[in-house]
Amino acid sequence: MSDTSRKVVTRFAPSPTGFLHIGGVRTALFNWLYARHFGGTYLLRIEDTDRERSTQAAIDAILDGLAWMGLSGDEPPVFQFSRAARHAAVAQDLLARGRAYHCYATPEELQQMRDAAKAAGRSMRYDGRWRVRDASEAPAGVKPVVRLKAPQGGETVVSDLIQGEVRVANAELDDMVLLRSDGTPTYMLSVVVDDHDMGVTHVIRGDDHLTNTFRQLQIYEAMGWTPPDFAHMSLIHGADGAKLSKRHGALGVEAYRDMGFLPEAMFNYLLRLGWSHGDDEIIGREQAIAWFDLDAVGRAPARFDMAKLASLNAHYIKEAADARLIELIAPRLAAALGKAPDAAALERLGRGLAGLKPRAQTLVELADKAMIYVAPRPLSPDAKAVKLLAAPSAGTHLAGLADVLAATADWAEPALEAAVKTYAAGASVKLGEVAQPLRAALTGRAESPGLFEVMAALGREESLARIGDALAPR
RNA sequence: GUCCCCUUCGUCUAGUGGCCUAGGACAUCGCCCUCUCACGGCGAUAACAGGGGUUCGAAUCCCCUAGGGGACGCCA
Repeated sequence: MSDTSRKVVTRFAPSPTGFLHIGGVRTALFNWLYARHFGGTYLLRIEDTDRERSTQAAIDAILDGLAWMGLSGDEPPVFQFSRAARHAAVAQDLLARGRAYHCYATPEELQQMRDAAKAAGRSMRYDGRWRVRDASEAPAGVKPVVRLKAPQGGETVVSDLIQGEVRVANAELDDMVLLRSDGTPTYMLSVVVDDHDMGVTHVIRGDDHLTNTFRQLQIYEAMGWTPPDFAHMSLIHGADGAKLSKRHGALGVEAYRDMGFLPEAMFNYLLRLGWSHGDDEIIGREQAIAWFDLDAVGRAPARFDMAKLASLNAHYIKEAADARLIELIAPRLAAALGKAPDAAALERLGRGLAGLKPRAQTLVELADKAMIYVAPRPLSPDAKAVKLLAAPSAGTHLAGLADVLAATADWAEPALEAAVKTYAAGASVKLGEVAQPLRAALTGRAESPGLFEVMAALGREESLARIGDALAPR
């Protein structure tokens, strides 16, 4: 389907009018993947021609977000606004060759056409009243726009790599504005000129651009340029099926990073949204590059599902290297402690991290659970732990365990387990009855990784001290 | 309203005429494991939007209806 004889060049072209949301990241991802799969180039273009709404903050957020996802462009980004002169020159060329014309219609006239179209049950179309009129008839004081002289009969066809062949009668399309009355180029013109000049071979973008494609094709035709292949991917919807809005997903990528998601989880999740490779679910970067192609991209819009993202994140947390995770949660730990954790605390965490990983779906949860290893003594038990420690037999058992454990020479899981179990048997109680108060004393919580694992990670001194703390009258 | 697109379990999807009494994953529920909470293992509930065709045979092809989405700017 795709013409792989030419080198593939894709691009991601966000407009910097807000944060980089999830749909944008997915578009970038598919462009990146397509280029990587075919050994091509993936470019970035910042569409900052709307001077009113474009901001540097948005540009930074987009670039940072892409970098976090590992989707930075292969070359420095092209800033569309800087190419305005070139865009205008193309419009002048079209004008000179009679493929475009000046239009002096006023906003009022346009509004009338809009109203008339609505009343007639049609979509708004400029009626082409200046297609043939001479500039000498122009009303005084009206600055003209430049419109493309679009074909009025026949139809325009897009052979979309995802949507298939989509056609529309040219009668449905009107003569689009190329240059505004102030001489600046419109989006429609800029995109075509930039994609052509940048050598883009595959335009992979959101579904919302599908109808723009017909008009853009007309510009390619008028310029005698070979259009790129197009692939329009369906948009992501919210959990309620409606357009993605804040509440369910339309957040900046940085918001997901702050919620404790790993970029590889995001990558895997977004990849599987609207694309599949049989029953495969866990797909890493290299595998994705090898497998990705547009023919497996679905046409139906997909809903954003935070729960699935979270489960993927849990998987990648389990797979992540300990050192990396500790580095990632370090800022959160410092915030919770009021200072960076000390060396001894980090050593305890290092020993206990393996037991924490399968218990966290996000880095936020991981950091919270890590507190059992880095929090300073005496611990501040949570409500459930307080209750366990207040149980009638808790003090007795803790005192007994303190003696038994202090006498345990080999501070390792098997020996600790044997010691505690022997104590429980001696006291004729179930293990759980002594384990829960012990857990509360050791971690300040009612839930934690396995007790003996925790004691081993904590170390003899810290463990006995924490039990002592719990025994001491407060 | 006009034009375009879409429609398999709650969600993401497999499926391209017979392999489908429709598979996987997430979520949900149950059981097992067990010192708690997780992880893990096993199992369960759960879908071809509806109606017509075509065909020996349809989730797969055609038509209609319904529902959903997108586009209709001198925004991008």
